[in-house]
Amino acid sequence: MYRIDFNDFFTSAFSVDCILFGYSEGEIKALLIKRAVQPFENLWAIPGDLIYPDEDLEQAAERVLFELTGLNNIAMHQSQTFGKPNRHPQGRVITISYFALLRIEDFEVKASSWAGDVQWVSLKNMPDLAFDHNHILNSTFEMLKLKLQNEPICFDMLPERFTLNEFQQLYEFAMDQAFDKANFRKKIKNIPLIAHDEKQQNVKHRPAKLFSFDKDAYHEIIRQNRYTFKM
Amino acid sequence: MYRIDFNDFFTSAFSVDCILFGYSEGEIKALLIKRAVQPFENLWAIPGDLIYPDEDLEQAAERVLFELTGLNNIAMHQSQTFGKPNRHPQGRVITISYFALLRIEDFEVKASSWAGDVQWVSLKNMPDLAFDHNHILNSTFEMLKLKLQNEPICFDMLPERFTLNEFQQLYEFAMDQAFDKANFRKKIKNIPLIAHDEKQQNVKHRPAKLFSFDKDAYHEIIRQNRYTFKM
DNA sequence: CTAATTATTGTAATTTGGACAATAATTTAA
DNA sequence: TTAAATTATTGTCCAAATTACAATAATTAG
Repeated sequence: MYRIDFNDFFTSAFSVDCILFGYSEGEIKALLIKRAVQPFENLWAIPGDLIYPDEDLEQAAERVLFELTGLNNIAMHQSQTFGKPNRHPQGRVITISYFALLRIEDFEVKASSWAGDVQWVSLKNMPDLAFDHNHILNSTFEMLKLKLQNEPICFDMLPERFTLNEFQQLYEFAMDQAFDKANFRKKIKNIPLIAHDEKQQNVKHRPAKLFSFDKDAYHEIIRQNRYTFKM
Repeated sequence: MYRIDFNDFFTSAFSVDCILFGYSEGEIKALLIKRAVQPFENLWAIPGDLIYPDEDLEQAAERVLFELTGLNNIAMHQSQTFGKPNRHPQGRVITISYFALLRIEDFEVKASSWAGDVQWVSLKNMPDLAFDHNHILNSTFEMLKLKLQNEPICFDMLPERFTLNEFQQLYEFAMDQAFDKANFRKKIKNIPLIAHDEKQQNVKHRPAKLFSFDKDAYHEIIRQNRYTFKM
């Protein structure tokens, strides 16, 4: 067994990778940047960068995301940490991945710093990414799918007002499985929704009613420990 | 915003913390070591240490666990990463926590390297630990509880042969909630168990039948995608 | 042999889940 | 103006799961 000096341990770096999930046109998408720097120049990648030596992880995630995409003040949740010794060609870099869900249409993204481009890319149509980013993205999407089955977080991706079909289609995309409409509606009857008078516009058939998620009622249910939803 | 040289990023270290969960005397316990070194000398801690600069994370977790406790070849699963800038008094150390479940009675633990003592400590009776280890342990236990509700991993903690009551009591401890005996048995009827002729010994009442988990049948169910168990 | 104790199984009412049918509201084309 | 087309919404029936609780079984201690 080899021994190294205590200080030799302090020769590594950390990065954060920030996975933003959104939903539009019936597909769950991730926000990617095009790298304008080496290594992996011109390849698409999850927005991420090195963490400053005195910076908190969550803060780093928010800062890096802002610098690369202009997205501000997005609270992110940790997913997993990836640390194969050679995953970064320029040294030992362990990366901690974070993710958040947001409404694509509510934010404007803008490539800056060393990001040459930013784009929402469907998970069904993912190119080869820089580093081990395909692995990180897939692994984080698996985690998201699990969460979607136990928590009503899909509303962070859906528009503020949505039809029950849009809601259902999001789950069908995520779980890669079709649901019966009537039964889906029974299954979600414990999720507090507000039914609006407003209806879907510009469709060539009976328009669906619009709903929104009742955050207040939901938090009250949580507070009372009465939450039971399972997809 | 400040700028630092690229090389200044490579001044951090990372560690693994290895959380071993086991079950005995009706309680879920974690394996702790008593630190025989500074910092936090003489405090109890999760077994953990710095990762070599060229070492894989999983490998490091197994190595560190072996060096401190003598436990060999324990496959561990990643839980979370903790990186508050001042969590370690001697420099920037981000720690990646791993966990595994095992049968306490099947392994002999032995303090070595800089561990002065090793002991199984009930989660109901946890002292103040070194570093942010109370936080890490609680957070990982929350993750374990979630997993227990979706996967039959409790059998990694139960003795090879167990009574249905022992099985139920493990869940009652984890979820801090009592279950009806008859209904618990209905709930687990999808988990493949082998019923043995053997019975509980040395009890002052009707002895319970012993069961064991049918791993082969379980893997066949998984293979066929027919797994449905939810606690 | 009987009481005490816990294990195991059963029952009945209720709730949930899944397949499918019926009805409602809107647009489009004739 | 009206019928056809399309999708939204609600209802029904039956099977399966859940719940609370009761009944029966096997063992030990006296």
